[in-house]
Amino acid sequence: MSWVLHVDMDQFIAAVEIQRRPELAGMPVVVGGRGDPSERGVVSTASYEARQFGVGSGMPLRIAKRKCPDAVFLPVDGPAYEAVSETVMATLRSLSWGGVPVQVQVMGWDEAFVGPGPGHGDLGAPEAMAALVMDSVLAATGLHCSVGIGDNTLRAKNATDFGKPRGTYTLTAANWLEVMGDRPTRALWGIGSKTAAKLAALELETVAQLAASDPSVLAAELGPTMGPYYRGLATGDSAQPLDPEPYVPRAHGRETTFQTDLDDWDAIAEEVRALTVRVLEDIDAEGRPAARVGLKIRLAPFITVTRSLTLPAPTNDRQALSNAAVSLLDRLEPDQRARPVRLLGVRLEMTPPSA
DNA sequence: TCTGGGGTCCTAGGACCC
DNA sequence: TCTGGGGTCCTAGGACCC
Repeated sequence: MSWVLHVDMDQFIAAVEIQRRPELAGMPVVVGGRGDPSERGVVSTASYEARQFGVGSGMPLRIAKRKCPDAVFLPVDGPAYEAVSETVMATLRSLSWGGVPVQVQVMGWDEAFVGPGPGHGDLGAPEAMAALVMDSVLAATGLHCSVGIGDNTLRAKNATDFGKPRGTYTLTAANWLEVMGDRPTRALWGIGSKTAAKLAALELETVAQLAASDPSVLAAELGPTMGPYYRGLATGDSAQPLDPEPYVPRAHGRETTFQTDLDDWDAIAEEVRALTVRVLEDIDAEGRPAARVGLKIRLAPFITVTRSLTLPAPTNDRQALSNAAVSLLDRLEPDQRARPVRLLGVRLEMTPPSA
């Protein structure tokens, strides 16, 4: 058996905030948006105390305030979480497993896969390794994490939730269906609400039902690639190997939700230019020019439209990129231009790094 | 109830080429 | 007049994740 660990920080963003404001310990804390629950914005992370009131990630701040009026609301402070995240990942990379340096695949600010590098089989003792991970992260950051243990990345990832908080859980081919079989397909990593609804229409409600379903039916209904892939998620077999390659971003983007919808198209064009300049700062830091420009527009009450174009030649010229982004506004349908704008986003796709 | 901001990958149709 | 088969690129949109 070849083991992989999935490491996930407990209530990461809330934990970082509580750490620098110890008086908040034990209180319901909600981090999201600009920290003002009367504004448009959603919850990034709620502390465990706040979750007891039904507050969770992705929930509008207004609703969170209604569910938990006494919660402390804090603004999102990305750079602070980034700094702690780097300490966590550096700590993981410093570890050895059975005398062999581990490889780490970073999956976001607060989670990562940890495993042996290619060419190493079973390094054994995954429970002891998980304990070492939790102790090391706690010593380096003062923060707690949970660890999922699996015989592949998919099973390790799904195992983590059962270990939370501050614990571990193991999922392998041997206990996968026993543990996951009765859960809804939505519980699988990679199946969201839309796909779960499509599966339910085929009378596939649980992981066990999906795992036992006919791949040819899934291929016909959900696509030749995705259909069988979803079935593999349910059996626990559709796992990607741990990829330790450094993350290379393909694109950067910025978006803004307006507190009050915008209907002045000159002002909208100015916002697009401003967003383009902010994205340009990010891609200049990468050192690769932009090859494509994309625009995302959320119209009130709630539809999202995208437009994009490929540039004649890659560039990082501010004027050219701003003009290209603004030109995408002209591609909207007349009835779309008649509606107020709630969100604008600009995305620049970069040329691949030269080898 | 009313929905952030940062990303990734897949699909489908049309244009175009040989 | 009717029109194969293979391929690439572009665009818009959908779905998902943290």
